[in-house]
Amino acid sequence: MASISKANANPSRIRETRRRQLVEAAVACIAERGLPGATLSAVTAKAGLSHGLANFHFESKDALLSETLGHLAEEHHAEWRRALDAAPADPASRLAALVAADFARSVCTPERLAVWFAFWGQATHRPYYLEKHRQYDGARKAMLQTLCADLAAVPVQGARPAMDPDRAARSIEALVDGLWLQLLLDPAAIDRKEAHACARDGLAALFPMHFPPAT
Amino acid sequence: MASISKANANPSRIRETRRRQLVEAAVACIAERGLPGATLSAVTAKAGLSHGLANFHFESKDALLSETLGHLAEEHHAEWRRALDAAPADPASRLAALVAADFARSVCTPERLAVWFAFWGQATHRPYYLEKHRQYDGARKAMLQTLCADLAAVPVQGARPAMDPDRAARSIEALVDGLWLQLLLDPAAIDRKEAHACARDGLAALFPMHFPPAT
Amino acid sequence: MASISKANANPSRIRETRRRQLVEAAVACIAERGLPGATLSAVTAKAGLSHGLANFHFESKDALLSETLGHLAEEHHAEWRRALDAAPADPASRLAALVAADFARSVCTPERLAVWFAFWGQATHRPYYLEKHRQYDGARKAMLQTLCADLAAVPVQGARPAMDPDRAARSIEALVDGLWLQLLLDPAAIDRKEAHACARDGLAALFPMHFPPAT
Amino acid sequence: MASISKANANPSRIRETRRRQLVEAAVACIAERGLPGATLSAVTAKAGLSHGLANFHFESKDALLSETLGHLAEEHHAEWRRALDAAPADPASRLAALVAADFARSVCTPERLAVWFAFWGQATHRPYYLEKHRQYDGARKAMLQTLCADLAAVPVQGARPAMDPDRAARSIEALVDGLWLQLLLDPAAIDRKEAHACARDGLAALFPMHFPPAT
DNA sequence: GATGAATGAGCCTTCATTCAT
DNA sequence: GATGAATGAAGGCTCATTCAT
Repeated sequence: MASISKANANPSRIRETRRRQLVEAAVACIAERGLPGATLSAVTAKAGLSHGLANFHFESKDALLSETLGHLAEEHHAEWRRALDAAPADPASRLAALVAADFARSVCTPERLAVWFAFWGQATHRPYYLEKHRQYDGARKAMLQTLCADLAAVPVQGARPAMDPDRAARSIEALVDGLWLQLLLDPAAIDRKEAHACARDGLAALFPMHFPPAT
Repeated sequence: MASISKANANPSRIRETRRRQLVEAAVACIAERGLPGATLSAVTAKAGLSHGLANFHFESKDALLSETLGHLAEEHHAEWRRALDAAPADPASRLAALVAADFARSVCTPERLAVWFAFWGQATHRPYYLEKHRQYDGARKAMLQTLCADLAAVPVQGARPAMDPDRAARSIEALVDGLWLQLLLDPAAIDRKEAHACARDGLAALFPMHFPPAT
Repeated sequence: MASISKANANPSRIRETRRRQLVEAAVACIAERGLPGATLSAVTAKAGLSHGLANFHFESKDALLSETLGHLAEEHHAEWRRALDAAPADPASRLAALVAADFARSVCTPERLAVWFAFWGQATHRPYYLEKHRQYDGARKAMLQTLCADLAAVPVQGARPAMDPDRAARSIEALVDGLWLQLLLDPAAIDRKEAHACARDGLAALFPMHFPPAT
Repeated sequence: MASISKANANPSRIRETRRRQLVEAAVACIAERGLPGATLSAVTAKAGLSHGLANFHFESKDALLSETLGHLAEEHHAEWRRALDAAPADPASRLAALVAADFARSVCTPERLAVWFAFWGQATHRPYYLEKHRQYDGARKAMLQTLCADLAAVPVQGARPAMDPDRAARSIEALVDGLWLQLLLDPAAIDRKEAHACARDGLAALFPMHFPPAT
């Protein structure tokens, strides 16, 4: 096939190219038909490749799915690191940037949401899903905690004592994930912008002295 | 089996008994082995019934799963209605009771959480999951909005304007669902009580004039 | 299918009937197409059953093959026990009967020979083949040793000392197996009768005082 | 790989070198994992060559296996011809040498036994296995018959008439093959030396006047 | 009502073979 | 010559569903 030949341009990269193709096809399939619908046939067909190739480039279906989850996690991770790097140095701005990244156009798509929740719905029964998840999520959670602690450390006159930083971090994460779930289950009722606004309001509620009252 | 014969006492109720048995076995199977692991064989085996019975009492596997989701939703619905009925009449107390119901021992079990997220992970691809979900969730969301509106309507001197009630309702729901996700994915890091405390703190942050500062 | 309904005559025996059918079909397939040709499809087709039934009645293909080998071994075992029971009490007659059983029409068929050697050719790599084989073969070998020892114990004037009984037993077994191999590989050059005669001559050579010179 | 490049020294011989490498790797694979385990990947991997090479140097897998069997047969053939050439001229010595060759260290290894029986177990279904086998075995059988006839022709006073030479030849071959089977299936119970002793005893029993009573 | 045997579609995986580079 | 990516046909197995008893 012509499209395949093109990929051959750099022979030493074929393997990586194919793995990437398959992972992306897997994302599309899971989003479209759910985890059970992401059969090897469906994935390879979507990638425009032959059935047997999946097992040639991946040890097993599980390996493909695991890499798919990893790919998603890595994208997400890169996104919020980038956002953090671009943000002003003050904790409030950084926290806002971190949360904004979760609702960035590149991360918060219906497709990706569907895949995240598909994996989470199975995570309990797939140790390596959990592992992959924790590995990436741990870093983000730690960052969240650091930022919340920084914010809480700033003395603000007349303010009632801020929430425990760890609990605040947890709440922010929960809020974001819960909004993702709403975006997944009822996209007619809420869109990405509204979800982000909601999250920002939540931040403002948690740290009223550091965030201006929302819109 | 003797236990089955006993159920025959009232012939007209056998069907209901069996359906209930199967639904509960389905919950257990999904929690234990995930949605894909909840095969008809696994479910009937767990229910102590014969292989063919599932299709005898349910039109199809999908019908069984749909009823299983309905069963869960109904239990949840009953729980928060009961909590609401038992709560004092003021909006703040009622809101607190509504949230508390989500973390009640009978609702917020590892088993049920696993099942909820298993369904949600598939919801996009199963119209009738979504339907069932919305049907029950809509009522709760409406109640949440009403209570938030009631709270927001109470004029409090010196307070900065409260969040938009609908957005507040949304945030509360998101917070709860997000905490559920954390309970599911990292039960070692957070337990039911801590999750509930988190949710209560969130309420306090959203409506600082109506809820005392948390612990 | 009518042929299947007939088997249903006694419901409680269906499972055994099917297993037997499948095992016998497996024997036929292995004989006809070799161990690799004995696919589940081929076996079930030969048995006139549907593909899925094999896995319903046997845990796995390996379980079916293992039972097939066991079936063969059991038949063989029954044959020589019967022959032994029917033989006169003197060791020579019993030994002759034991050897004759190996060339009995019911045991020494081209089909069965093919299956035996198919299994032996794989035995090294299938621990349970070896186990099954040894389990049954051990009994026969012990009997062979006993009879050889009995014969060697009979003092015969002027005879040169008989071969060590264990070695004699081993030689007899080897002779029989080797003749089986010839029957398998070159049926045009040797038939069952000639093979048996050969074995009898071997016996006579090993124990010249107890067996009359052959034809 | 360097080791491969070296083989390039004489370009015209590369093909032969590769074929030999592959055949020897096939022997090792069959011995180690059985005929079904001797996949082209396994063989090329064991030979340290690239996946595609097998089909490059052999028309098909069957061609490789056929050549593998031929290789084994040729080695065996060479061994007994050599043994015969080195033996004294009298029939008894030559017969003993012929049999000894079957238990020579270079021929009678666990690896080779496994391969022989792997092929024999499949021979019925692979015409060209049988052909290859008969082609080489025929020569040996003829030699065996000649030697037995020579021995039988020697008049020995007082001896009971020797066995029919052809039948004796057949018995010797059967004895050897049967001992090989025992070496294959129960190496713990019998070793090469004991098997050879057994065969020598068998010879002595068949031709008591020409062979001294065994150890 | 209940049982479990039976069916067949479909999934993951393996593998001989082909072929572009 | 050599490489390893690509293909597609099976193979073993699972499972929802049907159905005779």
